[in-house]
Amino acid sequence: MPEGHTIHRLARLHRRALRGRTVRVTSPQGRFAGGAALLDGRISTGVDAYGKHLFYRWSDGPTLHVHLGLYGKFRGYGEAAPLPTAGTRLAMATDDATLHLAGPTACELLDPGEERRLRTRLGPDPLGRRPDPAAFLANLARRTLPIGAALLDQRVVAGIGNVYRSELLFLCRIHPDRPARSLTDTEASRLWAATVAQLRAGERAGRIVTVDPADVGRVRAWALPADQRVYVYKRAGLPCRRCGTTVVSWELAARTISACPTCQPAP
DNA sequence: TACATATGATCAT
DNA sequence: TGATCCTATGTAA
Repeated sequence: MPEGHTIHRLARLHRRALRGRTVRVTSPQGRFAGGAALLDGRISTGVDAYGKHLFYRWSDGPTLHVHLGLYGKFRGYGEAAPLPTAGTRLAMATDDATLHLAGPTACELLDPGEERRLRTRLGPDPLGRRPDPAAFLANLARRTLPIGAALLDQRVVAGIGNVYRSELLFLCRIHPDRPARSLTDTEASRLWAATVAQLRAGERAGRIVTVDPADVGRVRAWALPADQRVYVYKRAGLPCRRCGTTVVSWELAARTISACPTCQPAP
């Protein structure tokens, strides 16, 4: 479930598990054997996240960069120590915790220059240490592509994925097809504010929950089944939770986007 | 058992 | 725009 909220949550958990400890690093699958051997036995100095990227730092030696991509998954922390499977690209273990990584898009070592290049091509991170709404507004003002496509472009804003783009535009009553630069400053500012608020809530809950409890008649909305925790994502053909209009979906930026035709007036 | 699908991103064309 | 990387899960058969 890797949008930005998941990545920041993992950074927090992994920091707690690893920082200050000697870490045994292996690659049961073998594809990261060289990197694992280089890191094995070093002391973790911390873990941090930017957008959907994770950075693991060590008392000395290169930084480990992980990007989960569509399939990548971490297992182990806070659960029973997992058995290494054939697909485990990376295993990190202390005396108290074991983390297994499978299926990542990126699991590699970066020198400082490579990390700098990576970070400079990313837009502002709503969950970053110094959130930068002005940069977000400027990035939108410069683009003619639809806002629904712009939100998936990590150079515009780092950390939003396919679920949040549909949900954020619904919450802000903005039609996905509107050109990014057609948003007023007020709309763009509210979109940024909603992004920060929603990703923070998602990080805290450990899952994407965008519905207002009042709209679903349940105070603990996070406890609802997945398809009831959102307004429009994957709800095409079902009634809008706010107005009852049938939710529609279409392809935008090679992914499926959903929207309510009434709550989000077409341009 | 097989298949469709998935919260991502890059590269070639 | 389409192919590709790669793993897990839910549903159909």
